[in-house]
Amino acid sequence: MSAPAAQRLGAGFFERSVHEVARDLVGCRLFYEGRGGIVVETESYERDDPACHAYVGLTKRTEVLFGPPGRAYVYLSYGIHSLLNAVAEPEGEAAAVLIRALEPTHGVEEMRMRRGDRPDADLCSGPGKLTEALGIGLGDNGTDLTSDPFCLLPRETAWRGEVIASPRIGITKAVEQPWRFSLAGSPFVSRPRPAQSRSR
DNA sequence: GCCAGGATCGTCT
DNA sequence: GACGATCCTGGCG
Repeated sequence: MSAPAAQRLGAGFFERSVHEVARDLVGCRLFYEGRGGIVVETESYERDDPACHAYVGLTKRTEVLFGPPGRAYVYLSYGIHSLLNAVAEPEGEAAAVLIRALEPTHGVEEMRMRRGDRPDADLCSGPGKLTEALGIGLGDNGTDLTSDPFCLLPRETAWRGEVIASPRIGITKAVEQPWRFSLAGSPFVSRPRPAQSRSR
């Protein structure tokens, strides 16, 4: 299993509609310090989207979102989990793609050390899980995704996958937008909770 | 197997 | 002072 040696994605990949970026990111390969795998699930958040952090405008927290495309926006969720986003659209637009799940291909043993001994399908099947497995933290906020320690590679030429769009998960606003993109049939996507019957 | 509840902290009001 | 783009555990059937 040789290390991937294809050409990395450049900032230009991210400088367009965040929804296209989110869709096209599925099937690409993401690595952090050599650990990583195939992206199988993403969600897109645009500036005029109540569920997007940038919706409230430019603050110290959201300044990375308003910055140049191709950067990492990492923030803490529920006080516990670091979530990884890729900033998209031209500078000043403020949109991002949440990386929700990976199919682990490299550094799997190290991921198990970080996450505990669990099935491969549970290592990176959620936004908080994959950052823990790869070792990504708040210190990576604002980092350029197109250079070390990150490495983003395009889909392999032989890659044939069907990307399906569905409503996003775990949010309370703009729930109906079909801006979650996942690889059809993949056992590595996060488990959507069955339709919430409870409010709050 | 399913569901309810708790953990924990940066950011904004 | 409240909330959140989550995950894990324990209790129950």
